[in-house]
Amino acid sequence: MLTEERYATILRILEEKKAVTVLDLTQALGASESTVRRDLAALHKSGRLYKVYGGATSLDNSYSSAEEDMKTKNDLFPEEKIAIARKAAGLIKPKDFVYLDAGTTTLHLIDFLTETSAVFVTNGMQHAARLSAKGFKVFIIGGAVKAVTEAVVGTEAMESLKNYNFTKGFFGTNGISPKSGFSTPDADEGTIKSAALLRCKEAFVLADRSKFNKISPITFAHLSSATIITGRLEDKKYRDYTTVIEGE
Amino acid sequence: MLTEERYATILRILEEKKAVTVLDLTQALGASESTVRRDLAALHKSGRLYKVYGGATSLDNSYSSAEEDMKTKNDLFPEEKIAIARKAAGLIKPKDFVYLDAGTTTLHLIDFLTETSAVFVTNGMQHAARLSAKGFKVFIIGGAVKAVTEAVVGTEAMESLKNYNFTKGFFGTNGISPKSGFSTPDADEGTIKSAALLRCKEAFVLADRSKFNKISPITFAHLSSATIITGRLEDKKYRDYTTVIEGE
DNA sequence: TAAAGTCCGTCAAAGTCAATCAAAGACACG
DNA sequence: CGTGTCTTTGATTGACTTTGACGGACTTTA
Repeated sequence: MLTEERYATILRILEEKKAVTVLDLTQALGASESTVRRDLAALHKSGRLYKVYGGATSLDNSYSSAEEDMKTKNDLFPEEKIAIARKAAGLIKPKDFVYLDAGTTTLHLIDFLTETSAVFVTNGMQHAARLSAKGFKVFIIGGAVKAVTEAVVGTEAMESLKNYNFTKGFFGTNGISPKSGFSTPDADEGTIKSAALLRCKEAFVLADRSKFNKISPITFAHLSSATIITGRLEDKKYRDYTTVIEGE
Repeated sequence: MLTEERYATILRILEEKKAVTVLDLTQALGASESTVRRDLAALHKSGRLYKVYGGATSLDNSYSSAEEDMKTKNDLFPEEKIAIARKAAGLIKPKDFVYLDAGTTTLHLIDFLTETSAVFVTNGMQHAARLSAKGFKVFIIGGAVKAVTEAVVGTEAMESLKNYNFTKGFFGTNGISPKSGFSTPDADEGTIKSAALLRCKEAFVLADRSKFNKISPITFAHLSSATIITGRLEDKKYRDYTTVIEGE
């Protein structure tokens, strides 16, 4: 089999399956492991696939590595997060102009969107990419990109926000407490959350049970300034401070 | 068997199978290895097939069926694009403040970056994600996200640009011609390119051979306003209009 | 942390290449 | 018909490229 034929076969398989192991390829090509590795190295070098540990992936999952990073975070209460995201997605109506905060819970929200006439603004790069892929009109906030979360923060981001007046905003949080309100560990992200929240007619904070009665270093809003969406509210006292929507 | 008959047979087989080995052809033609090699060399020289190690492949590399814009573009001159990207990456020095235009060639550039003290600004979401993953300090331009290319465009993007003064800028292009300069098919992207280029102390346009003597609808810069980085310059006249850097 | 799996460099063997050369055929000319 | 010239062909050669195996280093997983 010619080298070019092997290349073509590898790319064809990748196009179909998006990812493939070296072992699979040795069998599909009838070539040795060495040869497959060399092929992958060549195709990687010429930019036609991504080489990853154990095999290769197609080019179009350019966010895959970052998503993996975030998925680890996802493990905490996945079912609850999903339920919350679904509930929140249901709140979005036609013609809404929606701010979507970076974070895993709000990322899930996108999967449940059906309303296509809404317009989105976000500071999450993955959020923007996914919304765009789903056909929504989406704007991204400009500014510095934070490495781990791929959220946009900083003074430029603050400037960008000034131009918008949102009908609804959806936010993640790390801590909720009566005294400290909604809080987050990162000062930059906190500043953005705070500024964005002020520009929303209605603001919603998405939080699973693990977030209640926790305090993170930076408070970005008082409890009264946003409606909480959660799975099942264990500590009823929060109803005294703000509206709470419970998922199924 | 006549020479022309052999040529015809080889081309017919190739059309059908897309790739063939020398050995196969010696049997199909009843000719010696030497003759087959000579035939392939002649057909290669006259541009009717590609000679590869071990045999030959047909010209229409329709191995990969019709794909998205980005991917088909990628296939055109992958090796040259890589060489150009490597060359361009080498130009980035410590402390540079770099604008990186959205597009496939500039995306490849990221793979060759070694200088970690440089700071980047980009309007490509994939670019931002990848730069961030590699540990660079990166800012993304705010604005509307274009679905297909995942580039950020629009008036907000223009506003964002006003704050920056770049030491170097790297741009893609769709057409290069003496009269129409650098041109692109999309008006929004053209506007951004144009605005970003004006804010660069040094501007570089990355272009493979297929871009020369082509004109796209929207001109975003004159030839004199940027240095061209290409693989091998076929049309020497461009040296009269601006600086040209050739890759290996 | 140990075991399994994966990666990459090195090496020898197999395969492939281009150059060279002599033989065979084509063809014109005397 | 024989001769010389030119072209095409197939064999041979040494140089080069690709391949698969192996071992040590590294990474992932349990």
